[in-house]
Amino acid sequence: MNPHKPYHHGNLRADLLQAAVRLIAEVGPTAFTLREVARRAGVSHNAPYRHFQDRDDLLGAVAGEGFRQLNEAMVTAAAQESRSQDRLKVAGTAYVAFALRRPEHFAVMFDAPAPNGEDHGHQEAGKQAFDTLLSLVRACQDEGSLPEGSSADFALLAWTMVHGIAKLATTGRLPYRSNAEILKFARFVIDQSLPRPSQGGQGDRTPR
Amino acid sequence: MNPHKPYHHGNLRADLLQAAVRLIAEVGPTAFTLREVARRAGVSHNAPYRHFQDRDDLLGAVAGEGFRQLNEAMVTAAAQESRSQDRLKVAGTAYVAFALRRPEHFAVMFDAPAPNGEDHGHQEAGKQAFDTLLSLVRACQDEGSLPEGSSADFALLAWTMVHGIAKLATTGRLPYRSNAEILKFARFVIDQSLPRPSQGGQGDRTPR
DNA sequence: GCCCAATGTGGGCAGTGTCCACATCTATAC
DNA sequence: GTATAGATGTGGACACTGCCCACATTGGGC
Repeated sequence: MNPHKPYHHGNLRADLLQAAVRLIAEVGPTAFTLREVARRAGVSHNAPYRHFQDRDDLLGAVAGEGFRQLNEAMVTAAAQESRSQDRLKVAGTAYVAFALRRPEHFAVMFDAPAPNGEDHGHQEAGKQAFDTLLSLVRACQDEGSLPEGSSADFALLAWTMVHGIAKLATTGRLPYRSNAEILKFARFVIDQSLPRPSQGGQGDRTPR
Repeated sequence: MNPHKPYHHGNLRADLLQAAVRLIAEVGPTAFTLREVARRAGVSHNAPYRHFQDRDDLLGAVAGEGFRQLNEAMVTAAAQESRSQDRLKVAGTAYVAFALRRPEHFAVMFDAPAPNGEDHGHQEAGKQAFDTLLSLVRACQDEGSLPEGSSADFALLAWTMVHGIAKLATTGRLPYRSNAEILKFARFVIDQSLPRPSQGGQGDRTPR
């Protein structure tokens, strides 16, 4: 039952997951193929079925891995700031930056409808990433840099904001050419939407 | 050359498009199949190739049709308000409402990367929808209910906002069960992000 | 009325996801 | 130390897909 104990191949499950993540980064979720993953892992086209129910199940595991990495990126970014509002801002920027760095992986995480049943910690990992955001919002409210009220609603607001940017950017809908410009726009949106701590708002109003 | 003149079947192209839109609504973009579209149109599995280059080309045409409908929904909604800011707000809400009404169609429009070349007015229609948003923003700036500055940047801000809500909602990531709740949340986000015309903000602060 | 190009058809090919029966291995009970 | 049972990997098969080819049919311009 222990998935970490190698049997024949030696941790095939982990190898398959890694191969899947790489393949998706190369060809995207649509061209992603179970058989190609098996080929890259050096096993027969049927071996993956011993570790994943079907194609969607593998993709779900890939998504879960993505949520874990996304969460880590946000936590790491937030840890480098001291004021709560700055922590929230850089976490949001990190969200967008992650999407720009791994656009195909990001698509796998969010294009498919959220699963209902057990899914290799897919929704578990997603929930944890949201909790990270939630606690950042709560800290802002404690600090007074965000109005009182439902923390969940403000966290959702922040989420929809960065998610909208990330999705439009990764599908090439924003009129910016470089990632730097996109991140600048992300900061603009975030600044624009968060009430500023000092009233003398002199920060950059528009990007570019 | 005129695509509206029927040859054998009688406007097969339009029939195929219609069948494709319906099929996508039923089974989603992934399970969408060229051959099934042909079956529903009552032609051989090869007939679609006389009207569309390949599968992606058909999906592109479906997306273009979606953009046209989305644009119409926003224009219609905006026309029912008089104050510019209200027009912008209801247009945003209409954007989310469209996504909720046709989630699969919406996915086809935005999940695939934006095409580069000619694409049956895909990008043309998308551009027009954005222009609708842009002129609403400009009207708000003229009215004084939105700060001066780059209209394009504010329009992009508004777009990312409603797009984030729409995408998270249609993939089941928001903790709301009914569409009414989601639309209420959308209004909350929009109100929260737009500077209010009168300073005595007494509007609903949090949804639900 | 004839002809050519536009349109539709059937067959075929390589590739896919998934099922099945079978082979192989390893942990564990004796 | 070995037999055995269950976990793991394999090869074959089936229905299906997107797309290519050669061919059939059709209708409008000469």
